[in-house]
Amino acid sequence: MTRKIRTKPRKEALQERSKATVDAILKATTRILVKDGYDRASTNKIALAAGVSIGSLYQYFPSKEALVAALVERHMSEMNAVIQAEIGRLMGAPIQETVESAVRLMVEAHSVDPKLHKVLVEQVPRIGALDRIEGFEAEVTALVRHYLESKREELVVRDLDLAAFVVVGIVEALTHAAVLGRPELLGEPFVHEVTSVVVRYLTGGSPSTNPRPTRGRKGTPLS
Amino acid sequence: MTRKIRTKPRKEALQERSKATVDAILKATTRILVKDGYDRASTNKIALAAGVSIGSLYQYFPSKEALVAALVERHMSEMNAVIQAEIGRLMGAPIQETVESAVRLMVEAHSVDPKLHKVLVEQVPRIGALDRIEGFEAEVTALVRHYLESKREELVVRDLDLAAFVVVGIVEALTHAAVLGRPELLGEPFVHEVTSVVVRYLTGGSPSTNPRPTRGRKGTPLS
DNA sequence: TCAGTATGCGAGCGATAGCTCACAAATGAT
DNA sequence: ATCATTTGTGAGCTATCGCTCGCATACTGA
Repeated sequence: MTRKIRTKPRKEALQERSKATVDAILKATTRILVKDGYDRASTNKIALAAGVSIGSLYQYFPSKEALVAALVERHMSEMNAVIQAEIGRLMGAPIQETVESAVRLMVEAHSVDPKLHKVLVEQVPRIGALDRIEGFEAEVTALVRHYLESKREELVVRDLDLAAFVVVGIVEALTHAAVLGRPELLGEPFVHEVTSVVVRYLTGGSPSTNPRPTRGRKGTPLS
Repeated sequence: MTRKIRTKPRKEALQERSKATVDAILKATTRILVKDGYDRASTNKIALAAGVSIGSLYQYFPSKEALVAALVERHMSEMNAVIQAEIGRLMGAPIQETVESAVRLMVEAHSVDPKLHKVLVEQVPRIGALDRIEGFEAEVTALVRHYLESKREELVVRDLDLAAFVVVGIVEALTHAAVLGRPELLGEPFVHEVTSVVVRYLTGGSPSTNPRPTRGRKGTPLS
């Protein structure tokens, strides 16, 4: 079922029409992956769906793993782009506002292609690309850690490393769970709720944080 | 990669020595699953590792999926046992203490067999057994929802469904991330930190919640 | 002792997976 | 028009998978 792993694509350069081929392959991979999951997504099926031959597929992606890794790469870049576009603006504002914007940003980033995101996270085995994801998380955590440092005096939390871990974990997990499992939960009430969790944790519950009442909803996260 | 799915084991009853066989198979499945992941864990390999023939394996488990499903079932039961054993005692105490105990309980439950837990969560495709997990989460959320209701007057959160979702999500995710990715983080400081997150969120930051200072640690969650 | 049943075995079947390679078509430079 | 290079093709190889089935062996009660 699983083969040897090559490391280099048979052809590196992409010129002219070949870009279209590569794009078709990646699009088809997304479709099949979302529809069938990693296991049942065979390279033959993907090539067929892309309207190219398997030969072509293997000219650009040396293995099934590499193919999926490329998808992961691309998807992470898109999420990253959403975040990097705004991140600079946030740092100056009061904590409450900064956190709120950051949460909103996270929700947006996760909403880029939720279905693909879901398969990628849930089904893709430990291919090398997983390191990419963990590296990304590490970067975000470091960034948060830095921010906390700069606001140290306004915070009641003492261990900033632990706090960064906790904050990133909370936002990631809740966003993730909501986007993937209960998309109807998303929206401003959700953003405010998560914001209030984080702000109260960091500041010990500043009085200005009293949340607007939110409408009734059912709650059941995934994992 | 994937075959038809049968529904009934070829033999139902387990008597005497056959229990040992079943046990060996499940133990081997755990080992191989942890070592190789779901894809590369072939039934032949598992039978070999268990020291039994594939024939025997298929006498007790009608398919690979059923085999893994049985593992999931068993693992969930063990986690459940840990929780059920203590859950009754918690409800009476003040919020702070109840939450703290619950968090500790969650950590313990996740520590039953972390490596197996990791594969099961990360790698096992949507086999029927996944419903089991989601059902479990739903139960827990309902329980929390109920508890929140009973403490309604002491809380500042208004939407209890949303709050239950948030609380369960937070505890699950942080415990999960810590157990799987940064086990060295676990311990009393971690429990206190998570507790304080939850309590401040629910109560708006009661003054008694000021945490003991925790020692320096690095923080980087997984997903 | 010996039939009858529960348990265990493993060669091998059909299916399908990932992937290769010899070749053909398209493209671009001259 | 010619040729070199890039790009595309798909029949088919090998490996391995999940799983079956006819048979051997161990155990049980009479």
